[in-house]
Amino acid sequence: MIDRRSGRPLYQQLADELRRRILSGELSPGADLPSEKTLEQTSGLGRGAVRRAVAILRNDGRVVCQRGRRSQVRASNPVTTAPVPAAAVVRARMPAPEERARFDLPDGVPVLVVALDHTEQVYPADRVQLQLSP
Amino acid sequence: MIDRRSGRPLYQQLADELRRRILSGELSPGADLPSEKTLEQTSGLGRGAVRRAVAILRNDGRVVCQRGRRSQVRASNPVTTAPVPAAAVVRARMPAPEERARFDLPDGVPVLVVALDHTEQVYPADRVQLQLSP
DNA sequence: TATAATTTGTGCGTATGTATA
DNA sequence: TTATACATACGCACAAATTAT
Repeated sequence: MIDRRSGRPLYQQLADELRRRILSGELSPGADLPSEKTLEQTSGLGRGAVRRAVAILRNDGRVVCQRGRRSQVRASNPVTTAPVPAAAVVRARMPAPEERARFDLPDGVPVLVVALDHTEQVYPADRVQLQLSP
Repeated sequence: MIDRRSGRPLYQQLADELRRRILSGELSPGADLPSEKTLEQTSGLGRGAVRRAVAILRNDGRVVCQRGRRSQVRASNPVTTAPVPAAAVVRARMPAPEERARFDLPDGVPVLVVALDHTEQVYPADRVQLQLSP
């Protein structure tokens, strides 16, 4: 529950609680989160704090939101494995807006960047993993 | 500038503009962003919209914020190259709260996960890149 | 098919707290 | 100490998309 005297921000406390319920499996991938109104009533917080809590989980890649429907626990996609040349270097970062659009990435999903000879290959990290092959 | 008839959310328009100024070099790494009050005045938006715009850039890993100080364009860290054994599989995701604390990661910075034989090694993506071990 | 109810999104305002300069 | 600046928390109204009636 929410402790208004703990010093920890209230929206953080709610985010912590929702994260715990997701990790414990009580809220499984694909499941609906409680509605904002329900969260307001059960937590005693205002709508702003509730929305901020959900935004944290969205930016962590744990929740996806759409207008008009309940927010959901993000379900993992089928993962393909891309080979990486031995001399290549691998980095990760958040996508630029164009990359988000190109890969149709939800919030909170990074990209993998494979650099080799001044060329860069970008992969969406929610669908691709890399295999380093000698 | 902000176009209130474009249909695009106002905070998104401001985020776009700030991103453009960062990418163009007008706001270079380490530089201060304009204060929230200044952004309110120059954009004509309310404080909520201004803070949302900055939050987008923070979650994209482009800006770091601290209470009492101006927000700044994130400066890149020195990058070390970690060796990765052959046959290892590499993924990327946003860090869990414990990982954020352990690596002192700001918002918007993912982690690299190297998996090999049921063991996982986690690296902060703002300081580490991966290369196949020779 | 049309209407209403639900749900999330956008935008504004106010007040107060806390860290920095 | 004072002023500046970002953070937290609440409230309201309306818009837009989905779902239920």
